[in-house]
Amino acid sequence: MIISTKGRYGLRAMFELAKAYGQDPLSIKQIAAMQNLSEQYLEQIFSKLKGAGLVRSTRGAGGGYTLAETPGGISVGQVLTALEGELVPADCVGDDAAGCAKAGLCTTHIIWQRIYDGFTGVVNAITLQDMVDDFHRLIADRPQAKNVKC
Amino acid sequence: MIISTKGRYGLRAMFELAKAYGQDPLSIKQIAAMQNLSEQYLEQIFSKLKGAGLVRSTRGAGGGYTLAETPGGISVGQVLTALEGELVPADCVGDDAAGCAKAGLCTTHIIWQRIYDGFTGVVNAITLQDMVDDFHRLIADRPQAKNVKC
DNA sequence: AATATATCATAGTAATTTTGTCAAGATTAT
DNA sequence: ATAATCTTGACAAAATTACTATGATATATT
Ligand code: FES
Ligand code: FES
Repeated sequence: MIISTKGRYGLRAMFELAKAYGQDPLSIKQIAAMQNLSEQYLEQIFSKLKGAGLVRSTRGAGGGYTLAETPGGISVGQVLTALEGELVPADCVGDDAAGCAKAGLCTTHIIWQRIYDGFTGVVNAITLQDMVDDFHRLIADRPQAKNVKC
Repeated sequence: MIISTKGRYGLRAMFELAKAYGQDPLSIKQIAAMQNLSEQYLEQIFSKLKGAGLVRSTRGAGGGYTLAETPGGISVGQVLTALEGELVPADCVGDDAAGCAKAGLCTTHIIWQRIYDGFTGVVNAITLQDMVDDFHRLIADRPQAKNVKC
């Protein structure tokens, strides 16, 4: 599996925040209950999301987390990268590609580059707003699954 | 890193086989020397490649491995899938997606599906022949790197 | 001031996966 | 025969994953 639980759970959590955008903050306890996740594991996830500047936190009673930008301003790629690190097929592509022999010397470089470009192209093109729109268009009238596997 | 050493080393090994297509088989010892890899680890890799039907083996002295098809008939995706398993972002897409709540019930399903489609679209479109062509076009005149990091 | 509600920070840990190594056997060309 | 080569299975160190646990700090409410 390419995306670990951190990325998958984190994306589900960010989806809840996107649905609640403009309203009061959501606490970890609320999100954990909504998405059936461990509270303490979610804390670790939100620590990374906050470090990446994707969420804002409010401490104390009635506090919680809100999106740092509009749902349309946050891409799935930003969320996954914050939680998984750079989504590279090999260390030879991406921002910190040190010591790579590069294209012209290493024949597989062009492969990793194309995979990376395709991947980032997809995940950067989808925003949290797109997820919310899909939700309203397709799902609102049906019962939602409680115990999802993703 | 999305692709582990098995997939990365295996692709480099298959690239050597593609360059030698139509000639005598290449032994593991030769491939290991050419790509600077461990012979015993390569044996495991070729065991999987053979199980997937991508290479043919010849035992005994002078034996080794050859591609089971033309370089143009084997895609990078086939090689990586044979070595890494299905390249799925989450268990909810791909051939053995059991117990998934599916789109319409789980909002993130469409995300995993799009990532999967994008990924497979890229890796299935590139064949070993493309790699060989790139090699001849771009690299043949330059010195090749000995110790690559991919 | 006291209390309940939250985030924040760090440490520990069991299970799994990765990344190999090692050794013994089977097959075939010469 | 013999050397070369694939084949198979066991083993293991290291890294990663997927959590759990604990305590500290900040804030709203009473
Ligand atoms: S060394 Fe960077 S792609 Fe091979
Ligand atoms: S349960 Fe399959 S995508 Fe969520």
